[in-house]
Amino acid sequence: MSTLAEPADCASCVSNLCRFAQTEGPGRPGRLHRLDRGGRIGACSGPCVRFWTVLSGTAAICHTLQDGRRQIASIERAGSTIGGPMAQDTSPIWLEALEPSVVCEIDLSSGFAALRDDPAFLKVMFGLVHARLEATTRHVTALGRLDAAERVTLFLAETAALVPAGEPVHLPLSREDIADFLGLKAETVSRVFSRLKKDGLFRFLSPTAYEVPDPDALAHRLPLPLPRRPRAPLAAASAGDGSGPAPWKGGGAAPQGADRA
Amino acid sequence: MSTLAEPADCASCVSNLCRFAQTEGPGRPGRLHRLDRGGRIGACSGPCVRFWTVLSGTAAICHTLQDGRRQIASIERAGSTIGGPMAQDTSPIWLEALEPSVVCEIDLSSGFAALRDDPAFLKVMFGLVHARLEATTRHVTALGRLDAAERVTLFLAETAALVPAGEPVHLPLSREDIADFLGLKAETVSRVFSRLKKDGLFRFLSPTAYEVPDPDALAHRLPLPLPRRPRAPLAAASAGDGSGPAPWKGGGAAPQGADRA
DNA sequence: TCCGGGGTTTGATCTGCATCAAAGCCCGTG
DNA sequence: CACGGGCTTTGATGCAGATCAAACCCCGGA
Repeated sequence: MSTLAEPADCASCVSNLCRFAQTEGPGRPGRLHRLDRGGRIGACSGPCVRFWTVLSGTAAICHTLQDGRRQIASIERAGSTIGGPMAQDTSPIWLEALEPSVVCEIDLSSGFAALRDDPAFLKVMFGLVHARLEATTRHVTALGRLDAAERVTLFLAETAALVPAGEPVHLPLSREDIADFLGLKAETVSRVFSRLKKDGLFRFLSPTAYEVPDPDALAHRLPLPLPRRPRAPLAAASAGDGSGPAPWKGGGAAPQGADRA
Repeated sequence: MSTLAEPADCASCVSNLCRFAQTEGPGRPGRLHRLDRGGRIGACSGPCVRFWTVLSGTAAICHTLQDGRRQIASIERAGSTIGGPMAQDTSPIWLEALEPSVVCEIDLSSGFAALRDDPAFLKVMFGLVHARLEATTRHVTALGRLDAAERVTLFLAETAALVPAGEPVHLPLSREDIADFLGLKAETVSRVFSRLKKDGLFRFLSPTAYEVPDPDALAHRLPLPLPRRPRAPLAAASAGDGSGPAPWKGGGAAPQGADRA
């Protein structure tokens, strides 16, 4: 377990999952990947029984076409766990580091049969996949119906919502990464940035950091309401043993809704 | 249970889920909604513990912005079950019938505490949400990186893949519905249809039915590989009690991958 | 049979974003 | 300090798809 406890505040995120992985243990369940920018973890072949947690840095779930067009399906920041689309080898999907990152891979492919029927584990997995589905569904709407300025504004607003209000926001993505996430081109992203800067919605401290001078004005411009708490720490993943309101959002794994009445 | 067994070949799809809903029963767990075209089932308020199964017809998970722009996140055909994005009241999401449809709503909000820890039930739910996530992720790539012709071609090919090869394909969506799904406008969809017809990729029997003269030529044009079996019947949802390969794709609920390997 | 309305097709035009291209900026290296 | 490469910004131009508009088709009703 000591190999997992690297960045202190992330350790708890994984530890809940690792506890399941350790109920019986031939070897250590977690394996660390240290990735430079652009480093990848591919999908596994065959029936895949793994998941990954981003311990530090920022990664993206990427998808490419034969001709090289790239689409980023989602952006994974420290603390987020992936056990979804990559769990198949049928499509050209991988996890790619957008800045130097550490990813913990947990392999359950052998010797963990007990997990298959562990309700607490299943609840955690359900919660993770469900949260990802909600985010991806929002993203579909953004890509299908918002213009470039709206997409970029929403992206910057959502990113800013991850840090305490007023604090400068670190943007670890290149313009091209942002473009690939938003279904645009890097030049367009840059142009929209300039426009938004001129409008005073964002103040750029550098190409990779900005502030939101007036959060209310920003919220007023958004075509879509911001989700409550886009990425709550899945802290008490196994603590709540059955007192949560929603049956299949088991004990605290429900990634949102905790702070709505 | 008799109220659920409406279209024969769909009954088995629901029945697996209904079995869980019936482990203890104050009232009947399933309630039928008969929807005309355009009819809606809204998201529920408060912590929502329901899911819906499309028994017949075609429905869509819809999302709108204040100004009326509509985006269809996914298209739900007979046999498909939704327990995901609508399970929150925070966003303007609803299920809308695209043609006259019957939807079975299963409410677990009270008296079904046992399900919360039922591994078989959790596995089914995980499988459903996971399958939806994979489809939605594919859709993100389509919306972000494919042009109009590619999106329409992919859509028609995926729809055709749902019926036996060679059979005429019924298209229960209006041009506008298709456009709202693909992030386009109805006129553009119509234009692309005309082009594809001229190219001989599809033969239109009517505005709502077509054939694929040469499936190989079609597959050759697709920018994205078709998923294996986009919508396998989740038949033996609880039969396989622990022999499946993947722990969290419990007994047969894994909606794809069964026919690989 | 005529009429009316919703969906579809097609045409003409406009525009937002991609594309191509050239500077500018930043930062690490010799 | 000069150099070089990658990223970013900005400009000029082109095109795919939106928009506006008209005609058409299919059906049901009077």
